[in-house]
Amino acid sequence: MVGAFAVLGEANRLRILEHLRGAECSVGELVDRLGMSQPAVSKHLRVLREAGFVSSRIAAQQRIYRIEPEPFAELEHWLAQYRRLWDRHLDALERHLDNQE
Amino acid sequence: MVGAFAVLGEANRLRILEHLRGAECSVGELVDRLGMSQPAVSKHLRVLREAGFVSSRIAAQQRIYRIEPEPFAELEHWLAQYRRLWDRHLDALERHLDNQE
DNA sequence: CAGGCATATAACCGGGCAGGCATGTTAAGA
DNA sequence: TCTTAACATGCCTGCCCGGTTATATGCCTG
Repeated sequence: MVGAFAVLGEANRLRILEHLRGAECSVGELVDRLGMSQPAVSKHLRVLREAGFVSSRIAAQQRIYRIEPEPFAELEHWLAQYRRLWDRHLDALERHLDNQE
Repeated sequence: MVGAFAVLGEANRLRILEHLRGAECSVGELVDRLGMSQPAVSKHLRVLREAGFVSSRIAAQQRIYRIEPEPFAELEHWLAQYRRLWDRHLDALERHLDNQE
């Protein structure tokens, strides 16, 4: 679990995921849109791939990357353990707002 | 956002959060239960506090730490942007299982 | 007010990670 | 087959971050 967070704890990797969220994408497209060097992009993609966040498919000379859902589901599961906390928080907020009316 | 992930991308900080998930806790208790040095615990608590994950209250010579819900709510919100992905994934899984019956 | 807890902070050190540059690898096209 | 395109990988470097040790700060008790 900590590994997943460590992978996401890097700005450029988050940007890559956001770009892949809309549609799958080749490495070159990511290089152009993110304005970073190709080796840097490839390295981040490797990290994301080994953590399961993305997978790649070969199309001619290109590698098309896309998001894989499993790690996000695991994040969701981890977060669920803490959900009661902010549920209570929202409840308290609601009561506060209700009282103000 | 990336900051929150960076904060969670550290094993001992996750362990601290898990301990605080059950009940609020003093620094000394965390030191005992996690088996790490007191300065290390204090540093991690500082990082968690500055990121909003925990807050502290003074009780005599002790500082009692507890979890704050906001950052978790933000995580939830961030994750929601990707939820459609694994919703589709779960749908596909269901269809797969249905077909197997 | 002196002394002892509980905790924070400072200074330092070592490992790991992100970035850049150079090069390897595979596939398409002439 | 030679070249070029698209991408991966190795090596090096600088920086950040976590840990330890030592010290400061604040509070309670006698």
